[in-house]
Amino acid sequence: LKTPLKQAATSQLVLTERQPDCQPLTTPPKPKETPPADPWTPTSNLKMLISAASPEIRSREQRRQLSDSSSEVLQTKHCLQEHLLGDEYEKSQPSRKEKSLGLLCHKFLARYPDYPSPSQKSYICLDEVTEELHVERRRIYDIVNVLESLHMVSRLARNRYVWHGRHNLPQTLQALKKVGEENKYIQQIQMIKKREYEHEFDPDGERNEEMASSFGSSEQSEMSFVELPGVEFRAASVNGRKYKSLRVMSQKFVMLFLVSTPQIVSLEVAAKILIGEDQLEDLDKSKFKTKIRRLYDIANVLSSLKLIKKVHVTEERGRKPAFKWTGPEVLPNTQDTKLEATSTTSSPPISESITSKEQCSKALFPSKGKQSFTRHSSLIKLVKSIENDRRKIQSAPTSPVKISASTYQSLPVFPNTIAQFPAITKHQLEGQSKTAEEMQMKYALSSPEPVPKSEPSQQPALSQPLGVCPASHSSVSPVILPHLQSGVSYAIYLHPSQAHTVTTYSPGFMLQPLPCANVTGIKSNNSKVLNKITTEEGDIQRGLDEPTKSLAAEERPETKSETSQRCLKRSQALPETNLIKRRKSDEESLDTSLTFFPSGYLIPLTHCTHSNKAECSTKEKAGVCSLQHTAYSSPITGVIPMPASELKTVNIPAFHITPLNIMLSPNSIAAAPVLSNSCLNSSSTSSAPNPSSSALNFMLQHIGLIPAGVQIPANPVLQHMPVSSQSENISHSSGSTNVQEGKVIKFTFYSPINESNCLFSLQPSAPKEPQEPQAVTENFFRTPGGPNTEPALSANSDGTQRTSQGTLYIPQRKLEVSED
DNA sequence: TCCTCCCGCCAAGCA
DNA sequence: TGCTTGGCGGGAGGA
Repeated sequence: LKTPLKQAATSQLVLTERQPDCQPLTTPPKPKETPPADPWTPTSNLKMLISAASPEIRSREQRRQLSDSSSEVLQTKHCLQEHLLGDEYEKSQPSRKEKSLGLLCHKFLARYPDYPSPSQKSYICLDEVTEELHVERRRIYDIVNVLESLHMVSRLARNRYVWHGRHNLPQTLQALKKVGEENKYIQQIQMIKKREYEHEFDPDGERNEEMASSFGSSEQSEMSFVELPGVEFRAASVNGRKYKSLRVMSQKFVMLFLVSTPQIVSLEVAAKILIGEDQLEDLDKSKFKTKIRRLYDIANVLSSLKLIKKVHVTEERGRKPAFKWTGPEVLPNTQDTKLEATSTTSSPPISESITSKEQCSKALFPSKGKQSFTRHSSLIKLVKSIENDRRKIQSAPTSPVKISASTYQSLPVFPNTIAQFPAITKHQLEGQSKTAEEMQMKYALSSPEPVPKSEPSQQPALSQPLGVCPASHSSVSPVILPHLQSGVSYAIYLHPSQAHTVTTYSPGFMLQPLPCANVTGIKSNNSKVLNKITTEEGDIQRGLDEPTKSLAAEERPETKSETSQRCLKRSQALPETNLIKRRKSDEESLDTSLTFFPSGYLIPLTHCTHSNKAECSTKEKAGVCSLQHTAYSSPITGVIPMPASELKTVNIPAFHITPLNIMLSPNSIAAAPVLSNSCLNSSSTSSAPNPSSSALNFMLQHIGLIPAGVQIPANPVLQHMPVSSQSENISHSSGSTNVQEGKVIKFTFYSPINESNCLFSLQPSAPKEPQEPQAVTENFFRTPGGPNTEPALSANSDGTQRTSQGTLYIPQRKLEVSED
């Protein structure tokens, strides 16, 4: 055995095969498939060294090995090498590329039809595959794991899988997109890019330590696996490792594409998100590197599936490897697709008649393992608890009710930590992450906000109720999250290791992890936050029975206010040194606004739709913590003095808006390439009938509060109108162009948007510094007069402020995408 | 030099 | 206890 030598010619052939311009790749010719004669042995390295040291020895060794291997190859029906000598033999050796996972995946996929007949299942025997493809078993696992994440295969038994093909792919992608949207990956990407940008001003790394201490390691909390009904997940090890599984990584990676616009994701960003918190990048580079390695593995398989394609994104900070989604477009969540895939899959389809909780559970946890039973049991227990609490709250008056901390003490679901908030705060400030995270969870559970009025016949896209996942009381704490929009509900299971982390998410809820680090600016917030937690909880519960009217949203007035102030301060003209410092300071505060995302075991319960109460058992419904239509006079919204603005009319205060996330840096804008087509279209002309709506949607989509395909009219009645999310938003940018293959494309965002309803109109809520809104506008938005033109602020009729020009300009950004 | 990712060790856990 | 599964990171090929 010798070191595999370069095979330029064959490699090129293989490369050609791997880039077939979407032509189906055929199995490589047999000569190129010739495997190494021998498996690597423990002495192979020594042989390699000897071989490398002396060409003569190498040549002799080659011949000898060739002879030796020939017999084995013959035994294994691979005898080509037997007739090869010297260079020929060298050429026969597969190059590194020929052994790539992507090519191997091609071979693997070539064995099975894309759309197998549902009547006859295709089974995958790993032994056979490894033998026929002449690869290590380990490599097959890599492929199978990624395919499993897409539900193209499912594990049947030991050493045995079922091939589903692409039947499940549409449903899987839709589910992943939905989860990705709910996870606010767009925001995460924005945040990461913003930090990258700001890191240029703070290269000393000190900030990272602070962030790391603030967030701690929450990689585990990031892990979840999205299942489809009928496609069982039977990993060999159903605990522990599952949460770090390549499957989960693969799913999240795909999610990033599905929620991004354009659908290009750089490896770096993906790795950071997969790690959990990007602040760890510099502290643990090995972890980052490992993540990158895995992403390459995943990307290779996804590329073989023609779901993604490698490109390079060139930004100011350099050229980065990235991948572009080339798979099927995933339409906005619609209910009509939820069972489409399963109806054709070879796996047991979920009958729509299966709607009871028990049936859901059976379908989701068919295995006999302890885990399944435990989860099921705790699921019931949890929803019972929530149901009890919900019943209590529903019996209360419908007006906003301030729920005291003692209320929580009576909830078995919520340990008494609510009542211990002062202590928690103290611990939090002392860096006691566990307690802090517990409180984060509480806060996450208590952040609903109202939709004042909405069409009952409609199902607002924003009204996806929140599931509550306090996991500290049991090993696994499941909750069903109904999703009206798609009719797909999810059960989230918290892994025991995640119990201490903030894990809950709902589209309308911006979870606000309360930092445990000694961040100065946060201290003053905590008490207020705690107050708000206690007052908002009732809103969560009260909205249980009116989820379709709910607008999942959250407001954090204090944070918003302070953030706004910081934003304003930051935008003021300052000496550069001060600016940098301020950036650091701002970042701390911004970090505290970072959204955390769901963890655990996320399972869509497609057949348990929220709208069908008869089908969903009461207990299940109890697990739904939806939102309440809190009046504006609620103590929550009252925290921030808001003018009778248009924003208020459309319930903007319901959202926790962190405009800094979007506006602070040009990079963040580039990081949020979802330049809403509706926004840009309508805003590009002054005759747009409702620029406020456009701007509002633009911002809401940017911050992930609404999906890209949803629009909210800025009229008092909150509605949503799904629009195509597949519009090429880039093309709406001036001077932009769609990404083309094989070229370096530049597209520039210099997009005017009308500001009349823009989010920073909220800034006047900072009464102490009335002059600052001006600075904000100046800093983050450019008027047509030029980057330094100072727009004059004027009051709208509704009390909000806007620039005199009425038009905002996003700072110009460049993003180049090239494909290799 | 950096990117890419193959390779196989070895631990977890299943049968 | 052997085998399956898969996390993980060293390190080599390639650009």
